[in-house]
Amino acid sequence: MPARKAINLKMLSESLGLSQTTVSRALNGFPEVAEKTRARVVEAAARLNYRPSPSAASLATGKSRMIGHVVSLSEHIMINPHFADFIAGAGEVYGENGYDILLRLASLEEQERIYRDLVDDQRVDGVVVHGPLTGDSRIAILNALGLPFVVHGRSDEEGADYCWMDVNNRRAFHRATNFLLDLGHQRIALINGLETMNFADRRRQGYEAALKEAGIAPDTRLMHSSDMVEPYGYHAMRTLMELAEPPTAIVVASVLPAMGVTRALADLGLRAGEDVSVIAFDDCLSFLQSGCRSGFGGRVPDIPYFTAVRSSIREAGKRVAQMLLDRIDNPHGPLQSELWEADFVIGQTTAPPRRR
Amino acid sequence: MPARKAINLKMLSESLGLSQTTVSRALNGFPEVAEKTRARVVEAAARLNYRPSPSAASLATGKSRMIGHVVSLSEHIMINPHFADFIAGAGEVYGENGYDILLRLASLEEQERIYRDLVDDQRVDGVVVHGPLTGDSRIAILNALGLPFVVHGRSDEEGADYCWMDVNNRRAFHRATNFLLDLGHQRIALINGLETMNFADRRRQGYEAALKEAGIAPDTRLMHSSDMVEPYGYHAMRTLMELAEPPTAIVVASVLPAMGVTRALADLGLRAGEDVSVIAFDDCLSFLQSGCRSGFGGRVPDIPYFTAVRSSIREAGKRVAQMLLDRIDNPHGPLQSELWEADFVIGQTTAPPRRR
DNA sequence: AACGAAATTCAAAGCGCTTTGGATATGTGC
DNA sequence: GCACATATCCAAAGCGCTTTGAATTTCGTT
Repeated sequence: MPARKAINLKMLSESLGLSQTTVSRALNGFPEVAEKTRARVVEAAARLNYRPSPSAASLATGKSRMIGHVVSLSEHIMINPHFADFIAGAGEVYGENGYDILLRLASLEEQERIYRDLVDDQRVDGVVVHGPLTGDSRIAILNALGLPFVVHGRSDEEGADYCWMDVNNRRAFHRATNFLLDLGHQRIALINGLETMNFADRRRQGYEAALKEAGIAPDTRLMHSSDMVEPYGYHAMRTLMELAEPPTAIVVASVLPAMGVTRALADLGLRAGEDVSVIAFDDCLSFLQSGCRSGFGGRVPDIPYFTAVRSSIREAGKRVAQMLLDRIDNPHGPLQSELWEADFVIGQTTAPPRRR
Repeated sequence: MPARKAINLKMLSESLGLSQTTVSRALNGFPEVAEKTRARVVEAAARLNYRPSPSAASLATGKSRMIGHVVSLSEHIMINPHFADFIAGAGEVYGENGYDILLRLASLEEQERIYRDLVDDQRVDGVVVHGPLTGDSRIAILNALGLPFVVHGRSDEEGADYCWMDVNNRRAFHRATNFLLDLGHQRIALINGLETMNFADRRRQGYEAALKEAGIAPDTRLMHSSDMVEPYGYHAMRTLMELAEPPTAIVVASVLPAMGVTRALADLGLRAGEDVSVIAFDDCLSFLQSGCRSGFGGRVPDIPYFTAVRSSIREAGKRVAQMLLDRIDNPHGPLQSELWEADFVIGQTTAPPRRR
């Protein structure tokens, strides 16, 4: 076991017969230190298990090597599994680069103050914005504060003055809807996320556009919008099936409500993919493993259950993290943005409409 | 809008005509400062929006006002929704007490080194241990390091030398199994979590004890153990139903695999609560809202879907956080521990066995 | 051999807070 | 009115790092 008691710069430099300046520069890769001495310093630092104190470094430089994730914790939306998977991806990248996550829970209203405090306190070197609304006020605030940030998703239509990474939600839902139309469905319902969220808004646009292109007028009775939890899917589906003319196909914003949909159908003695077609947006949530290898004894289901538009939120977390670190390294570079296309995978929950 | 540019102790004390010492003490509630001056100081601090620099304070005191959560990120177990809900509860308590969460992802093998580094770096004032194994090595390490910590769950049988908060998993599964026995079931399967995890081990003990008390020998063909994800429940259930004598009832370690169970049954044209009884352990995961009010238009389902043993993991997060903060305030006080009993709720998935 | 440039190294001044050991003002008992 | 205790307040020394400005070496040139 290496030496236990913590060692500091002073001790290390004394043991080397060098000044603190030189040792500090040697470790931080400054050019003005001879390679020979640098090697000596690095070796000694490793041998003595020297670790610079983060708070001292932070005090001296103003950098904290922390990334802030402030997630809203309102009555409805708890910290949710989508977020958990996102952070799993992001955390991986942070770890590889010596950054840590500072996690703070707060209602949306508090977030403005929190961002201010985070920069005043120099607690974080950057933040990622989760769940952007259409016209989200956080973006202007962060720009005004000059804190590096990346938005997971988008807030505005055009001329964005911020970094973002998003999935092409509009096209994904357009495509899903088209697929159902091609199968012959005419009454297609939408069980969407909360449409104050920008991503849900775009999804709806894609859905409506596809319908209109097929000459079908969107019917508000077929459209629901709420937090993407399982019981929402259940109740929305029950409601839809009570209509005089129930839908023959449904597009659902997440596998979570999609499971509720399945359960509702089962309660009615119906089956997804036989009586009603279902397409879900699949974020590749790890605990559902819908897209990935199943952990169960090597038995890999080749055909996924849900027909889905799919994009891994975990991969998105990785990419957003990388973009943020890039921006922190180069805060005045051009604003990056990235738009990913979702995959389309055919599962067991879609079929032509039942003949009546 | 209050003054923008950050203000520091020196400026604040000068503007008050007091020394930094006095101002610092006034703000930190030391007794040797006159009430009158304290009031002045507090007022000025608020007015000028003074916020002490965390890194400076941390450097001076060695305290960081951060709580470490290091969660394992192995191939199998991703950061999971159980963790997300736990952290939602804990984060609430931290926030109320001016603490922040430091989140770090790491494999179990790395965790020993990480704990060392965290104390060497003085990055956190305490940590919570997630997912304790039976005989978990992390506990001895943390004790040796002298870092305050609380275990969510337990690691050992008796004579624990650490703080913990756990649910009575053994009794919960004993009770669930008994309930099924009382309904007349004889072949009862167990779809358990990973039994290297201590909680899963205890659950199995409860299950087996109940069977034995009823004079039934546990049958390993009826017992599965793996990560608690949806497809696991699905495949385990399919496997069980292929047995010559399939079970008539199942106890499942989480609602996630329980949903997989339901889906498997549906595939077989069977229904939970009619053809096969299912009891799940319900952690009150927020995105399932199985126990809570449904957010869907006020339509509150009074009868939950799954019959379940239930204990809110979010509440557990709150409690563990509070226990940890208490311990940080009083590191040498007696070791606290707490054992919660799970609720038992009857839903729609249990019934007497089908007569054949 | 001497000189200016380039390459290294260093002493010391912060960064913004807490805390020790005094100093000063206030109050007490006789 | 004086010695002493008590209540307030303060100057200065860290905490461990980075960074400025200067000092010292080293080296190629003429």
